[in-house]
Amino acid sequence: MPIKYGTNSSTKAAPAPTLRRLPTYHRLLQAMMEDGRLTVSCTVIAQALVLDATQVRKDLAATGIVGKPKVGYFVDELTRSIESFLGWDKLTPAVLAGAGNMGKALLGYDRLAEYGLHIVAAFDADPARIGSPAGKLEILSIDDLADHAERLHVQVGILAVPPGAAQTVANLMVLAGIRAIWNFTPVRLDVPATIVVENVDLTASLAVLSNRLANARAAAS
Amino acid sequence: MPIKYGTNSSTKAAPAPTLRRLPTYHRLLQAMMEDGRLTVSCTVIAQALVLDATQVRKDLAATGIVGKPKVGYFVDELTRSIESFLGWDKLTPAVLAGAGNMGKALLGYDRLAEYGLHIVAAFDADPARIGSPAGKLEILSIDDLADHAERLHVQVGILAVPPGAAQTVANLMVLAGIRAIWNFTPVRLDVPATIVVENVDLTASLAVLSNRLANARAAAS
DNA sequence: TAGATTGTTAATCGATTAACAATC
DNA sequence: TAGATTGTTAATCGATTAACAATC
Repeated sequence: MPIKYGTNSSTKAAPAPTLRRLPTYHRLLQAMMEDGRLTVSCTVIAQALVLDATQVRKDLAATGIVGKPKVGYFVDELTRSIESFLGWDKLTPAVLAGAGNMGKALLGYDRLAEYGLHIVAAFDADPARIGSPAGKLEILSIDDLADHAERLHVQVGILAVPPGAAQTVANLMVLAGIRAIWNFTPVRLDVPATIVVENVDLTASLAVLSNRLANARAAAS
Repeated sequence: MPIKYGTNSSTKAAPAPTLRRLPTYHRLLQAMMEDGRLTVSCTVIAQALVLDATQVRKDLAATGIVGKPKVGYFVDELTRSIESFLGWDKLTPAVLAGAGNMGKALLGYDRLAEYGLHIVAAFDADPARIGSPAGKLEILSIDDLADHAERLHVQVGILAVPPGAAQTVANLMVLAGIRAIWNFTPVRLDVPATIVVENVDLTASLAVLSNRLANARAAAS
């Protein structure tokens, strides 16, 4: 049998639905680890999360892990496999633009580091905010974003500015060498195809909620 | 030709991807309205948002609107159609559980009312927070949530508590007659099938971002 | 009228789910 | 060994995209 070299690291594109489920598995595995559980099968995971066992198996396989027939996976090994696949085992520096409500919420969310993200600087355009503290950082002028991001080789930008400023600040980030934008504005950003954009669109989420609720009401009446 | 009675209101289930795109159309239409534009075609919308024209047409049709061949849609009519379909034209009261970083961000986000949501009360378990102001509201004890929600016939609950408390507070909401939960925790809630749950999972979003960035880096090197 | 655009049916694509051989 | 579980290939399902007749 020829030796197969596994691609364990995060070098393979996985479908977005799979990627979005991985943190849920990770959370379950952590709870199991605390319970002292050593191994786990896809069937058990699927039952706990109300998912299809085959889907779980394919999701886990995407991280590069190989299971043992009749046994399943070792909980600790699987946990590490997910963490390494998602890059949660090493800190990625990020800059935050927009220190409003959402920006401050992200700055105060210490657990972000558990997910591999470390906000190293925060910027805002409002003179009233510049210079004031936010979390452990001092808010800097948005004019200094490019300089800082470039100098520190930051590759991730968090966009939490008002919608009207979203595209302008995104352009700024791209110019500064940012490679990925975590976009908390509802604006569809127009950036080069090489830039990764992940949208956290509350209006989109709310649209789904509203429609589903209206439907449930209609079905009940 | 038989008369067809349109189902304009939000009584029909639409696919989630369609629902998630509707706010983007709405935003574009608002900008067009400000520019004084009267009509618009799917082709124009599709080009502006880098989408497929047929997809736009189907999305818009889901809201119940009927267009005119050669003309397209009237911008104001289309705007109203989306708003009515998403329920953005009438205020839905909601209660917020958890007045931490994320909870406070939502409380301070006045524009939520533009999307039909109105937070009428905020609750927390931390005695240090109870009684203090948050936005225009005073934070109440989580023990009073069920009472308030039930008395005011609130149907939407916003869950922004720590992960450890998520399931407990969700149970509380269900007992109080809440029909839909906007879940900002990464916890997969176990609730009756009749309850609508919409997850805003930052860890899921971050997982996609991390993987896509790692891939882009691998492709570039 | 001519032709742009809608509404709808058919084809494609990708993700989920089912089936099953390999394995410990 | 017997049987639970993995890994993988095939079938299904739903959303996207293409094709095209109807219409103003």
